[in-house]
Parts: sequence; structure tokens; C-alpha cells
Amino acid sequence: MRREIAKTYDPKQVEDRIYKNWMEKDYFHAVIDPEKEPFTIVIPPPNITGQLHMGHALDNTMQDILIRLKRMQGYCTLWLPGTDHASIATEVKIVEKMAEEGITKEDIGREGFLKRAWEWKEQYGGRIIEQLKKLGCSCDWKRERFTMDEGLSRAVIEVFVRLYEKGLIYRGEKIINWCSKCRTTISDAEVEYDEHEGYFWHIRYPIKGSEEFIEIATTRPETMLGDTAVAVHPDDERYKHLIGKTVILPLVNREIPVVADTYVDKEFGTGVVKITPAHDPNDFEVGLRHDLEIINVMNEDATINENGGKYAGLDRYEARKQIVKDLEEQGYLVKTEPHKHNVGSCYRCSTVIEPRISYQWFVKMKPLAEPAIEVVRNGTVKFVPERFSKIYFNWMENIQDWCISRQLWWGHRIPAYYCDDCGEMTVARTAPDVCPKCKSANIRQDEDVLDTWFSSALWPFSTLGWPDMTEDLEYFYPTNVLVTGYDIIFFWVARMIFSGLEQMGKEPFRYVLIHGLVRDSQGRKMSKSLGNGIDPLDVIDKYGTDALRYALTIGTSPGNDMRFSEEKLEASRNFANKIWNAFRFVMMNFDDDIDFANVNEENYTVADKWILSRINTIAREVTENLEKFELGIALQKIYEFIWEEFCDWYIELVKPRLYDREAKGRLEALYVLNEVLGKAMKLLHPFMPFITEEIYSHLITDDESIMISKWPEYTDNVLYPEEEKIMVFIMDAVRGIRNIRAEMNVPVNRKAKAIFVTQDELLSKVVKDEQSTFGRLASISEAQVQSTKDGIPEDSVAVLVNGAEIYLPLEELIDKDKELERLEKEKATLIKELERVNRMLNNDNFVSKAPAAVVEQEKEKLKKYTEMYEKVLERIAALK
RNA sequence: GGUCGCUUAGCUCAGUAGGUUAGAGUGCUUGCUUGACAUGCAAGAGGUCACUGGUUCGAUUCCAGUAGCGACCA
Repeated sequence: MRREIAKTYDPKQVEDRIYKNWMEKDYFHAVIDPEKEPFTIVIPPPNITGQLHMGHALDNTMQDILIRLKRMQGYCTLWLPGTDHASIATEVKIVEKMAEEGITKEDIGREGFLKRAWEWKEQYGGRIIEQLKKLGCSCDWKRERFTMDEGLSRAVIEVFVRLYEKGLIYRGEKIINWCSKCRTTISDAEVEYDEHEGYFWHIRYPIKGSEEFIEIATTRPETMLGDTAVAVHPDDERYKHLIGKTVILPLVNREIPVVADTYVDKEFGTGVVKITPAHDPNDFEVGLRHDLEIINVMNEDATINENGGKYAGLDRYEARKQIVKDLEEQGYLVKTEPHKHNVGSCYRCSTVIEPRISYQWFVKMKPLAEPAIEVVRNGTVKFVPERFSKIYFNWMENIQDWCISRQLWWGHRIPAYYCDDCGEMTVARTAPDVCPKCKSANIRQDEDVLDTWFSSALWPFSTLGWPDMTEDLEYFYPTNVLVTGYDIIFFWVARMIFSGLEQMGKEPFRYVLIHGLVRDSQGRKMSKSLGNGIDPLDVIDKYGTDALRYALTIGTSPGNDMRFSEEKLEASRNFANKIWNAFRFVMMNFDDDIDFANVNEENYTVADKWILSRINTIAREVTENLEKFELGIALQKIYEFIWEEFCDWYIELVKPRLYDREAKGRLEALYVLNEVLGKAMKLLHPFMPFITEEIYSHLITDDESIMISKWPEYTDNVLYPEEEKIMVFIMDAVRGIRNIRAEMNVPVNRKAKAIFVTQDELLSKVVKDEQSTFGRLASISEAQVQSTKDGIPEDSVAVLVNGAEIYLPLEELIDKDKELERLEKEKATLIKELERVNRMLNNDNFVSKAPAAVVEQEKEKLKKYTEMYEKVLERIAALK
């Protein structure tokens, strides 16, 4: 015996030690090898503000599984890690922290703020990286990147300038989404829409020079301060006579025109729409068509500005109240109706978004979206599961220009420079000293920074060195698979695709593997406000990393949400412990001087050949599943193999040969145990890296680490169909006998003999050879074989297996009635099956149209069931 | 309103090429300190695969519709 091995597996004794060793050996670092095929994944960079949550744990476990598989398969694998500066999220956190100290951004200015931000990044930015290490991630930490490091910043400026020069980035005055709390614009993708209970206020606008009124309905009455027209549908008979007339805007007393525009829906509301070009995207368009004045009535903090007259200074909702009150008092309010409508809010802070006209920077999307749609349509980029491509198309095909400027300080500052003397704007890679037009030195850079997603859109190539054509970039780009949640397809995946195509001329990745959300045990989304989040680090502490990874992978299918629970973790831990004990068993039987050079294949038993054949097949299936990204199915197969075939059967079968030190084939048994356990550990390694490494390191191998060992490959040389069939017979027989004994309530210590009746020569031999197997596993004293039923005692119980009947003469222990009852039940089942099979085989259509193999299969079933049925009838007759 | 997904054992979920006596984990029942493991072993009960039609020799699986739930987009 080599050494004392603990009875239960303790991940704490193993995980950190092993991870440290991997790091020291530099196994994670990818060294370019032109002889090898590359396999690359870039990590979805977590925010530097972030702490590892279950979503990260799932996402990164999946990536690590794929990377570890490919590494073992001999690819030159690179998993490139890094973090995202997360412009708004980080800035908000820092501002909050400063607020605790009583400081505002303005107090310390841009430079002072950025200094603090970088300090913050240094302090907390590495936290999530350390947490990923706890998760076992085999990232190439030497290539770790950050979206705001020097190289990536250069990439951002390069892309900005290129797109600007191509006319794909422009500065313009448009309606944007304004968050008055974050004090910045956000993109369309960052607005979340929710149904709100609001009101429809019907307001009368008087027609100038007439006693007539026109009635409009609005959900945002405060915006009337900025109304510059009223619109009706040109075909609307009710209002045709008013087109071209002038109305007097109540409270404001501004004279505004009635215009005709097909945008108006005659059926909706009163069929009249107030037009506020500065505060509604549709109204803005109408305004352009009719050359309307644009009056912005709101400040950045969502208070009414000086254009709002007496309402100036009021918050938008205060102003709304006051305006409704004034309208009512002055007789303009017709009615107030409750009304459900969708209200957009900021995805970060949930503040209601104010559409607002503003000068901002935009990316022109149409020309970029087209090729991005095409690569998915023609299969160059594949979503897994495929259905997510529909979501992608839907978004890409209806995309609007992307607003990329943010009124923040933490981020990539827009490389646009304005001359204060001549007003010239320059977009340049490096800051100009003087205005290129008037040579004035009075120039200043745009104050805004870029949307965080602008830089992460470049992640698959900026991290590899772009805009320089580095060796890494040439070798590792395009990456192979991107793993992420469906919630981030618009924000990130879509933008990476068009950015990759535009800048690199090549798609950034071939597969997009989409996973769902990790929910709590009741199916609720994990959230801070609910407090139902499970911290992966707590889980690791309690159950170990391998158990966490197992729990996140087992029984899941791509793209579907999953529930996470304590019970699942317990099952995972139990599996780890099961493996540990299988290993413990093997170790307890190893000798110090073991030498597999003397293994003689002729000494292989049926069980040896069976298990070798099975692991060979399992290796093939698992590989196939993994290559189709069916991680859950692959893991299920490994689980079943280890627990059922290896532990429940093989180990039990092999025990006698191990306990008898002189037994023939003892060395071979040890060899097969070592071999099969080793292969099983390899197959499991991508999923549960730590326990497999620990076990593998104690097995007899030539490898210095399982993570760089060779992935088990299927081979025709180790396929034993005959032994597999024999094992099925043995297992069926053992199970059948156990079943009878349990049903008959035979005490364990009461060992009866079993009489096998079969005409099959091979099976006869098997029974003779496997005396001890049946003896131990089925608790029988002796296994006799004969070809006829002669001499079988009356009071026997019969077990029917394919190819043989097994009689257990249990004599007085038998309860005849109980046995009859059991046989009747069996008979009923068989009749049902026979009916089904006969119905199929009597159907000419089935016989002629179904594949021959299927028909053959059914015929065999018919034979088997018929035999069993006859035997059941015989037994019933005998007992009666 | 549009699109998509889900509905399989008490619970949580798999089911990869239409053909299996429809599976797992957990829970439940019964019996076991069998020299790896009680985080275990053995045996068992438990399902009209939401519903209705269609295609097919054959549908849990493919198609259409209905109902319930959920997500995304507008």
C-alpha cells in the first residue's frame, strides 16, 4: 500500500496546491507552434467593479471545459483573459465612494477623478481575476488584458478614426436616450422597457381666430412646453379643414401650425398628435419633414429649463403635476384616462429615460450590419443553439445608428478636437498641437468618452495586438468559440461581429455558444435586491470547485436557464467522493513494486475486456458530444460510466483477483484498473480539473500532468463486442437473481444454489467460468448449468434472461402465492409487449417500409418475448 | 401587437438521427455497519411525455392549432 488515503475527498487539501503547480509549470501559457492548429477563446471580460457571480461561474466553467478538452487534444490553445473598464458602472461606484467622503467629481476635476479611478482599478480590478483562478480557469494569465490599457486604447482610437474617415462615424443632433441620474446618454440597447400604469391626458388646443378647439391626447403633458406643431393624418376627414391653420398652445401661448403627416395613426387616441421635436424621436422626424422649430425644454437633470417659462426649475414630474393643474383650471383639460404604456428606463439605475435632442457621436449602422447579417446567414458564424440567430437577425435588421458618446470621464476619450477660434473639428490619432485649419493653438478635445461596448466590440482582435499585425493576431485570429449568455447578444456579440468584419475583414469567432441564466432554487433570477444570490466562492468553500462546476454542467442544455440548488451541490460532492473512493480502492491494492511491463493480455478476463471496450466507446461518444457543445450529455455519460459500470460492476468483479495475491491475472486486473480509471479521469478532467489531476498524479502513467496528457481517442483495437454481450448476460442474471431474492424476502445469509438452463454453449461456459462471480454478486452457493429442465425442484422460482432460465430452488422459503402473483404480473407485461411487437410485424407497411435493422430488431424482440412468455406460462402451470 | 422558448416521475431536469418495456438526480418504500465509499450498497414503487388535429408503417421526437407559463422586440 502506497499511503493512507482519506476516506472522504477534501477539496481544500487539493485545489489551491494543484492550481499553484499548474501556474508554476506554465501550462496555461500558449506558445505559438506553427505545427499545431490553434484553438482560441477570448473571455467575456468581467467588469473591474465585479465580483464573481453564478453567471460568471457558468460562463467560465464552460469555456474552461472547451479549452481543457482542446489542449488535451493537442491544439495550441489560448484562452485569453482580461477585464473591462465598465465606464458607467465603475464611474458610478467611484462617485458613490467619493460621496461618502463628501467629495464630488467637480471638486477634484477630470484629472483628479481619473487618478482616483486608476487607483480604484489597481485596488479592485484584480479581485475577479483571483476569483476566476479559484474556479480553476486555465487562462493564459501572461496575456491578460484590460480594455483601457495602452494597446487596447490605441485600437479604440484607430477604429474611431478609421470609421470617421469612412463616414461611418458622425457627429449629429438627434434624439438620444438621456439618463438624468447617470447624467449621460445611453444607447438604444441600454434602455429597458416596462409596462407602466400611466394616464392619457386629453387637452384642448384652441384654433387661432376661431371658437374651435382641437383635442390631443398625451402621456407626457410637460413636453407641451416644447410643442412646435400639432399633426393630423392627411386623410382624416375630421380634421382636414384644420390643416394649415394655427393653434395657440395653452399656458405657453405660442402659435404653432397644424400639419398633416401620415405618421399619425387616425385610430389612436383622438387622432391628433402634439409634436415636440426636441423630446420624441418620431416627433423629431415629423419636425424635419415640416421644418419645425425645435425647442428643448429640459435640463440635464430632468428639470424644466428656461424655455419652460414659469415652470423653469421644476422637476419633470413636478412640472407635469403643475401643468395638468393649470390646464384644468384654465379649462383646457378635457379628461384624464388611465393608460398602460411602455416606459423606457436606464438599464443601470432604472431611472426613466428622457428622449432628448442632443449633439452626439453616432456609428452609422446599416453598412456595418449588412455583412454582419450575412456571415450568420451563410453559416460562417454559427449560434449554438441555432435559434439565437433569429434574435440576432431581428435586432441587426432593425438596427438604428449607435450613439457612442457618453458624458462621463472614465473611459476612452473621443479623439475629436475643436478649435475655439475657427470652429474647425479635427478627428485624429494623436492630439494636434494647433488647429490644422487656422493654426490656432486654442484647441480642446471633446469632453465625452466612448460607450464601454465600443472597446469591448474590438476585444477579439485588440487583445491580440491589433492594430499591429502581431504574430499572435495572425496565429490566433479568428477565435473559435465565444461563450456567453443570451442577455448580451445585442450589447456585445453583434458588435464584435461587425467590428471584426470591418477591421479584420474576418469574423471574430466561428461559434457563439449561448447559455441561459443561473436561477435560484425557486426559478427566480438571482439579484442583489432580492438577496437570493448564491456566491460561487461560498460554494467552493463548502463543496469544492469541482462540485460547483459539476453542478453547473450536469443536466443542462445549451441556451436554457437552469435552477441551482443545495441538493444539486450535494449530489455533485457525492460524485466527487465516489470517484475518490474508487481511486482509494485502487491505491489500496497497488504494490510498491508494481510493473505493468509484465502484463499479459491472455490473462484478461471477460470483465477486463468488457470495461476496456466500454471506456473506448465512451471516449468516442463523449468526444462527439463535446464537439457538438453538448456538455451536459457528455458529463452524464462519464458519470454513468464511472458510477455504474466502473464502480458498481467492474470493481466488484475484480475484487477476488486482488484479494488473492497469488491469483492468476492479478497484475492484469491492476493494470486495467489503472488504465480505465486513468482514461475516465482524462474524460472528466475538463469538467472537474482538480480531483482528476490529484488522482491521475497517483496513477501509474508517463504524464507529468493530466491537463497536458493526451485525450483518450477511440480505437477499433480495443473493441470486444462478444465480451460486452457476455457481460450483459452476467449483469442481467445477477440482477434477476437479486430481484427475486428481494421480492421473496430471502435473508442475505440464506444462500441457495442456482440452476441455469440453457442450450447456448457459450453461456454454459460463462456460467461455469463465473462461478465465483455469481456466488458473490448474486448471493448463491453454486451455479449449475444444464441444457434441460430435468430435475428442477417443484418449488423453484425462475428468472428469465435473454438466452437462459435460472431456477432458484428456495424450497420452503417460497411463498407460492406471492410467486404466482409475480409471474402473473410478468405475464401481463409480456402480453402487452407481444401485442405491440406482433402488431408491428403483422403490418406489411412496417415490414416493407421500415429499415431492415429495425425490423430485425423487432423480430428478435418477438423471439425473446415469446420465449419468456412460454416460460412464464410453464412456471405458472408448475406452481399450480 | 410581433418573434422565440418551455410544458416529460412528488420536485428539478436530460432525452444528441422519428422505432427504447421513456431516463437521471433528488424525494419516497423495503432490506443492508458485504474487507473503496452510509457523501454508501441492493431491491422497488412512481409517467395518457400539456391538449387537439395532421404527416408517417410508426410521433415524447416532425408540422399546424389550442391552453398555461416565460423571455425578447415593438
